[in-house]
Amino acid sequence: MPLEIPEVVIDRLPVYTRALELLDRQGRVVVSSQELGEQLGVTPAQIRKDLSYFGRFGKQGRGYNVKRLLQELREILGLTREWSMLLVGVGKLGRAIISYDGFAPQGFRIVEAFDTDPAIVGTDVGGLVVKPVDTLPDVLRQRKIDIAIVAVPGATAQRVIDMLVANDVKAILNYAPMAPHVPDNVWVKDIDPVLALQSMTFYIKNRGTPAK
Amino acid sequence: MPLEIPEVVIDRLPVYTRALELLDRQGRVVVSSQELGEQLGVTPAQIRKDLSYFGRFGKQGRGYNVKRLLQELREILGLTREWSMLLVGVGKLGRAIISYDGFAPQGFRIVEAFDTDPAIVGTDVGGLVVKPVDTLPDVLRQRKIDIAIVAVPGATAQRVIDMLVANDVKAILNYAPMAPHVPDNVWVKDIDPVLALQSMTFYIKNRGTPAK
DNA sequence: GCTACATTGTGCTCGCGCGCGCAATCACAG
DNA sequence: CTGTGATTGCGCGCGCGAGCACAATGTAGC
Repeated sequence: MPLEIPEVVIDRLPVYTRALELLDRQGRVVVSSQELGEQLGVTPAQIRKDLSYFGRFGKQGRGYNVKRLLQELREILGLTREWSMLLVGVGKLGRAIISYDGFAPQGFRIVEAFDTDPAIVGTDVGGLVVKPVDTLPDVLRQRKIDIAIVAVPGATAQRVIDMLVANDVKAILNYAPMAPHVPDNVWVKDIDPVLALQSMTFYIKNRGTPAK
Repeated sequence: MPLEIPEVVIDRLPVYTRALELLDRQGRVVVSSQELGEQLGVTPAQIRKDLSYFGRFGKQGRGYNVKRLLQELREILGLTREWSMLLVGVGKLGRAIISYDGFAPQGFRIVEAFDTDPAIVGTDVGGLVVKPVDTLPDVLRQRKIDIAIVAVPGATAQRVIDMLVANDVKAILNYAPMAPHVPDNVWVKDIDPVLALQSMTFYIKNRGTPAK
């Protein structure tokens, strides 16, 4: 890996990966940056530049071998292994996350679930027995967890996040509607449909052309 | 509204709004860009710059009146009215979206739900009678819908989106794992936890400090 | 009313990421 | 084996957004 790679570049690699998976399933053998760009709404130059951070995967005059590039990107992103996750918050949102069938095919597995509500703790949700949040440190010490998913109300989310950080969790997928505070060596990605809606309303209200 | 406002700025306004709501609930009357920035992990200069696109809401030496700024931002974003949405795709994900209790408090209401599955069409889900997708054009003609939510499998999502666009939907919240193609005058926001996870794994794998 | 202090609003600079443009390189035809 | 056409990899310039720094301005204390 050369020097510093911009975060925006990393964020685009999974998008490329997904498009390549589709092409591969369709039986396509090679694809040009041109065509890939059209499918994704990205300029071909951008794709080539992004890929050039990691190596030279294409062939002049031909394009990229789909299977080859897909495999390379999988290795770069670390998608060749399984990732184990735990979930905190087994309310309606948490249950939806557990039963979401988009994670498993990509190697993301939820292996533990936690909640504070005594009525929920001990019950079976999607094959997982919900444990009390107090036992979170113990579990984190016992088994290897790569990523934590936070699906608790906004008011209690920071407390949960502090607890996760204190127990050496380094990656958090946050569904709580708040702005998490974490140290520099912890990665957080927020999933927040309400924020997305609230910025769209601005554009609907002031009917203009979006800045695409 | 002055000239062109960067999209990133618009995307930050809802974040400010949320923080102000919290402060208001806590009874705070004024807040400085300094303090607001600390709570959100943003520089004070950024906040002041962002707000300056829309007017002068602060007072030197004091800061911003919480209620006043909150109201201003609500008007700018269009959050003073109700927004009606329809949902396409009433599978597990769609049901979770219908029962998600984060939309209503912010004025976003799902008023119609559609699916293709004959086993689902006609049933009641969270107070909504699921209608067949074929009737989507009719419904869009009859009642005013501001935003469409897409929660169908990736393979069929583009067809649904084309249908929405053909019937004058101008804003789409897309949960399908794909890259939508829409004309320039339609706004799309993607909600995609898998993409978020797949970029996090890169950083976990190459343990370094995130580019914060 | 005057002074000391705090905080805004903004002109300006810096850095970064995007995309252009082209040379390098490969496939393939004849 | 040479010529043609296509596409990559990348150096470079441009534009835009982020943050600095300071003048402008309001507050509060005496």
